[in-house]
Amino acid sequence: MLEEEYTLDYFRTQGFERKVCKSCGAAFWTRDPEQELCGDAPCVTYNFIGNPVFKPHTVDEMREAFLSFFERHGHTRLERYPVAARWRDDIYLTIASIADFQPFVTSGVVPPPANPLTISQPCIRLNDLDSVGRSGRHLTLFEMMAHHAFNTPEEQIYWKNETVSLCDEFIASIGGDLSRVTYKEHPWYGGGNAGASVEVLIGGLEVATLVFMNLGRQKTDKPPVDVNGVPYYPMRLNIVDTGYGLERFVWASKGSPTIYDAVFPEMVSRLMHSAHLENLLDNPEFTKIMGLSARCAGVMDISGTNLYNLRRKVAETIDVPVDRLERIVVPIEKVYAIADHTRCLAYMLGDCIVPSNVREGYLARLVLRRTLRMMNDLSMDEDLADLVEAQMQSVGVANFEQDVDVVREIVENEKVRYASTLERGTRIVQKIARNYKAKSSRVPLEEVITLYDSHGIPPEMIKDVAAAEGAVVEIPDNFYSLIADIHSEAQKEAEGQDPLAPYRERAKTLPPTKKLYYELPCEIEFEAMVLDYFDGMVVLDQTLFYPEGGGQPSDTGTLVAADHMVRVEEATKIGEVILHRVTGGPLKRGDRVKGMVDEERRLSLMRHHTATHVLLHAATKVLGAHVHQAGAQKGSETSRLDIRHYKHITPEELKRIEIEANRLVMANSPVCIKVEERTKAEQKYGFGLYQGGVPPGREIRTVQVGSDVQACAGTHVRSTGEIGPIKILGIEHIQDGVERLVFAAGVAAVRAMQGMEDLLRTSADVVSVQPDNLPAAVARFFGEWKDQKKEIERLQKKVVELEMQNLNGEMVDGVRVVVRQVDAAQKELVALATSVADAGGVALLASGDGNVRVVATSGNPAVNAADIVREVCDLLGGKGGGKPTLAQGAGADASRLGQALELGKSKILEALHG
RNA sequence: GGGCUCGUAGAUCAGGGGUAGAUCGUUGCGUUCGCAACGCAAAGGCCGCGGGUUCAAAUCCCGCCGAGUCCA
Repeated sequence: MLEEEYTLDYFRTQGFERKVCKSCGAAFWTRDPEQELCGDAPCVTYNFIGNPVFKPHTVDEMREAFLSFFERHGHTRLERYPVAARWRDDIYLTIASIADFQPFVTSGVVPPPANPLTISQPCIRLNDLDSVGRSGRHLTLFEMMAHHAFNTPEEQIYWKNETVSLCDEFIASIGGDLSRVTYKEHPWYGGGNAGASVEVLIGGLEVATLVFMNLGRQKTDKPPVDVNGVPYYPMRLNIVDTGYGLERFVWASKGSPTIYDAVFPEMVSRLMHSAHLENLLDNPEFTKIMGLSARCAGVMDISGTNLYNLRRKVAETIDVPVDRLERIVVPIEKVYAIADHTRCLAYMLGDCIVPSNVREGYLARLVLRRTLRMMNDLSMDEDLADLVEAQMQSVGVANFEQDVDVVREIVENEKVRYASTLERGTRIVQKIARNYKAKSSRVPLEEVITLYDSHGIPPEMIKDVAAAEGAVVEIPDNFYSLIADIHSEAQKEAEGQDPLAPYRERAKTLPPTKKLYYELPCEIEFEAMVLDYFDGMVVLDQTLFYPEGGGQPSDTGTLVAADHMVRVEEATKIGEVILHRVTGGPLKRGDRVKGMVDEERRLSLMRHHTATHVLLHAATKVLGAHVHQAGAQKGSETSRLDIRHYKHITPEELKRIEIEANRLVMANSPVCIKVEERTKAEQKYGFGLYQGGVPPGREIRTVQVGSDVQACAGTHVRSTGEIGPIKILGIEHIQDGVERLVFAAGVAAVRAMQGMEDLLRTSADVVSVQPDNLPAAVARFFGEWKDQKKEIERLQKKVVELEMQNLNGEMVDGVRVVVRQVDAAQKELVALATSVADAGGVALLASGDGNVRVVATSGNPAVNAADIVREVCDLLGGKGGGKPTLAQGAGADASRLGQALELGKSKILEALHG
């Protein structure tokens, strides 16, 4: 990017000089004529540790200092957004303050909620999870303090000069020495956008980044700019995107060894005590080590093998052996990580994320389990729920949507769950370890991968448990990247095809279809003109047919032209154009048609759609604030609603939800539909709006049912009373943290109840009792059935005993040989024959009612029962086989039974004499 | 959304085409003043459900249901 992008009037008039770093070659601006290095790692090490560069501030003080500073300078203060990015469908967690305004504000579709604005946005980034606690500076959750300005050609707020000037002034306002501040040039690109940017450095620490986002990959009529060999085009919107790391400011204001000491002083000391490390806090050697470690970590990336290098470097500097250093440092690093993770969890759970094995829920579980592991490593006598609650209290419970009690319950649940996973894991590992030990080979990597991938057992634990069993496990250093490789290979397929692709071009040329289904939701007939017809697709100037969307299926019906009628199978939306897929002949452009929507179906869909909103609201009321829609599919007979919840819904809860939903129906509240400006609606109703996904556009359609408001494009009844009864038909557990309610509304609900009644009645008829007595009767029958089964078994045993006495057979060379027809079940034949073989004899038994069943046993090594059975069955036109001691088979030809037994007998004798 | 693993006695699991097993727990008996421990014995199984292959399926194949887990 060009130098002139950074040559600001502000820099020139304020006595800055542009320099090039002697070490890395990067360009930077400074007021210090002596400065030769860019001020950033790795060229400069942290020099604020033990030597603060700002007046001391706590987290709350620093945040307030920032926000009120920018308020005083004409910015509107905004409340933070949730850490779960529910207004985005491309990311799970809020990763930057600008993420709050993507994609619609930054693309210019929607005006910003205020301009300019200031906010302190909690952000979660899990990319450097391994470094948290170790590097002294990494956090999973940090607050990005920011001021944003959105400039358009019509409205210029401010741009680079003012931004840098504000930054200077803010730093001065908290006691920073401006002569020590460096602005390092740093072209920025990411997420399809790019622009000039400066990193703000002080004391060797990067505390803020000021980005001037004015380029995009989207082609515009202006000439492109080359960024790293990729063309970017100037955008209409020029965005000031700043990010000030709240925690880093606090750290630099305190000069503590690590960021954790500065941000979580109480939590760190609490954890140190419970890990029995409290004596370290007053130990000067320890403080020196940690400060040094953070300083060294500041100049290097410590992921992977670099960690060892860091340890070596620190150990050398203070002159202690590496292993002694590790013994001191590793537990502290875990304490720091726990301090960080618990705050991250407080925000995740407090903002209503439900732990799960998918999506953001998985990320919450990941952090939670990591924390539990580290607590366990330190043998801490603290409860995770207490720690998370303490973090929520310290942030302020009013800042969270979720109840503290629910958060505690979720944490407890997860604890129990993880404990049982580990317990199960231990058993599996023990078993495998014993197997391989018995074979005196080491446990192969393949097994370790399965254990981790399929059972969630961490490799460290596999090693420990196996070692306790005396087995050796080989785990390579790059274990996790190996796993990643396996997964990336499986990833390749997918990429669903767009079935509408062939129609997109043509649809683009057509005018928007007028959506009568919104204007006249209760009409079923309309007149329209055919604008286009191709490949069985009709486009009209206006339509009542609702196109599939938002989980509501398309309407069906008919179109009547002057001379013929076609059937509308499906309507779909491409942009603002609605396509009707028809069968029954072509229509001509310009035809006037009369359309009729299938009324029953449409009405039922409308009832089910409004019922979905009602049910969601009822579920939230019964189960808690975290209940969000995870998906929904409406149908005309049954519909389903998937909700996020952290445990199974009990039958009692289900009944309460059902009753609550029907109460809302009976209240007969009007359903209010409005089109509102997105930003205003978000501010007014919160992000709970986006239950069914995030619709695009400047304006959104809001549907209010009682006190529940959602962004929704579907068709609804006019008031809840029109829904009729709502009946929950069943509950399914889709995945961890997601429960599916299957339900029916209106006539369909009545039909469903009638269906259940039929089921009950016909079942009761089968056992000839009143439906009331059905449970007792079934229990009795099942009990009796089991008793009788046992009785039969006992009697069969008796029969065998009796038959046994008739099985004398004949003695051949001291071996008893029994060849006989015994008409009994297979099982008895086996029992009888076995009794002969157990005494060293040979038996061949066959039963001849209908299909012939053959059993042979041999207690004599000379006779192979399987061979006998095979030959006998062959003669009978069947097959058979088994073990040398016991074989079974069958044949269809009962008339040859006698002959077959003769053959068998001669074979046995042959074998015995052989 | 994709991948993988697992469903057998109340619990934990073995068996992996040919008679359903072990350990713990339960019950009874013995030993004991009584308990624990021990000894002996017994009860307890739609081998998750439904199809298919086979002379024969707990076992192999397909589908479903349920549990767990890794990744995006």
